[in-house]
Amino acid sequence: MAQRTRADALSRERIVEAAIELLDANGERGLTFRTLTERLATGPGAIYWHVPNKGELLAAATASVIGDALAVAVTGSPWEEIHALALGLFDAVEQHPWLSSQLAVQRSHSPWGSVTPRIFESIGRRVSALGVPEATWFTATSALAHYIFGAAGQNAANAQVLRLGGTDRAEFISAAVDAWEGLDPGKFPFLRSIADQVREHDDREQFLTGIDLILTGITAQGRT
Amino acid sequence: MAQRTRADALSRERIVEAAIELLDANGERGLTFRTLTERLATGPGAIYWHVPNKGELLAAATASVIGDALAVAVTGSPWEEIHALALGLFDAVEQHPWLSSQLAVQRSHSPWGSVTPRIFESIGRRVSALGVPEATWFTATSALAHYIFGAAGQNAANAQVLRLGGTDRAEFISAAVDAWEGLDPGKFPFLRSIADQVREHDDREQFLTGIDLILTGITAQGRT
DNA sequence: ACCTGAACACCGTTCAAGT
DNA sequence: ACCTGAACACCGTTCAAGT
Repeated sequence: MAQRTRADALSRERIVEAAIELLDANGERGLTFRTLTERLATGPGAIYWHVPNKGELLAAATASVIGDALAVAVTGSPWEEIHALALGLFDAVEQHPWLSSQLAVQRSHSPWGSVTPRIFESIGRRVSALGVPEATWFTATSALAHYIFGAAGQNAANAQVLRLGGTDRAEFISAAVDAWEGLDPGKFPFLRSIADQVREHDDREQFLTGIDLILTGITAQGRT
Repeated sequence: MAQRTRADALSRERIVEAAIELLDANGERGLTFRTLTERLATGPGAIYWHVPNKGELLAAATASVIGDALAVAVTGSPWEEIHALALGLFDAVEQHPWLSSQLAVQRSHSPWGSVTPRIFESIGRRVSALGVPEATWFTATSALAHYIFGAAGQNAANAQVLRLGGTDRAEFISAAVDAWEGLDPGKFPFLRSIADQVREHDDREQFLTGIDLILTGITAQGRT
């Protein structure tokens, strides 16, 4: 076949874009070099000319989505801006559930690669604006970042199962809680005691309450 | 070859144990059915008779290691017990860095599978003993659990790179911080401002300070 | 410089056959 | 019931060849 014309020429960006679409549509397993070459109407060699390997492709997809989430303009008090940034990340991971495991994998290959520093920078700037002592900035920002990663990961996990499983949220939570209640009551008394709270909670609201818990701790500790 | 004698008979436990050893020694990529059959001196069919597939094997390995970490006896005030449990999980993930991505993957397949409930139960019991209103238990426990997952994941990522890369911690951190300082100073002012704190921090101590931040928030909020 | 597509090595999984 | 080992489908990656 002849070479591509300018209009449909391959580029790193077009490849990353197609990869994100495949990941969104079918999860992690949806992205293979077969599905990717099919969608881009090309061969594996063409992709390898633009991207060194699959790991880098996944890293680029992750960086792209996280970058977009952090790029939204936020204005308000530092506390409000932290809310907005955290919620942006939370929503991004919910819309792209493959981020859940991908963030872990990316970090395990290069922990201080591109994603972690960008999140630290965005959150940390607002932490420093809270008026707490400079000596606490790093630890405070770490705590927020870790919480955001952890909570977003759990939420993405839920979203992934809901998306691929076809059940709705209420059903899904009911089934999980019912499963606990079937567990040995002697072994899981706490889970049973919070069953009603789990049934009634709102994920985003709870996520923000967690942020507030940490911010309260940060500002309280800063005043000691 | 004849069937195995009783002494070296295969079992789900022996297979899981071997899998953990391979994962510890060579990371996620170190566990394949080839390496596993070789180590157990058997064929793939034998393993499939005891374990339904690789995903279940990884889930069992994860549950085993997390279960051990939560099984240690802890005594003290609720606050101290939360410290001990959190640190136990933190150390387990550091010793088995493959847990970092595995926890994310496991959760994304069945979010309320076996790991999350067990952690919730262990942490939650101590939260309920803190004397805060019952209505806050679920959110408080969630916040702690998410933070622990996130922080342990980051630490495992660091450990993985250190283990496979052969560099030592000081070198590794120096390189990361130097990389930031090479970044556009206009874009990463916060990272530059905390560079010294990063160089001097202790991972475990910082982790516990983060726990304290959240516990402070929990108890402060409980009193409102 | 950019792309094609056959080929390779490797992986998870299956299954007919053995004891 | 428990295990063997060849075979299969699939995947990431390479590379000689084309334009």
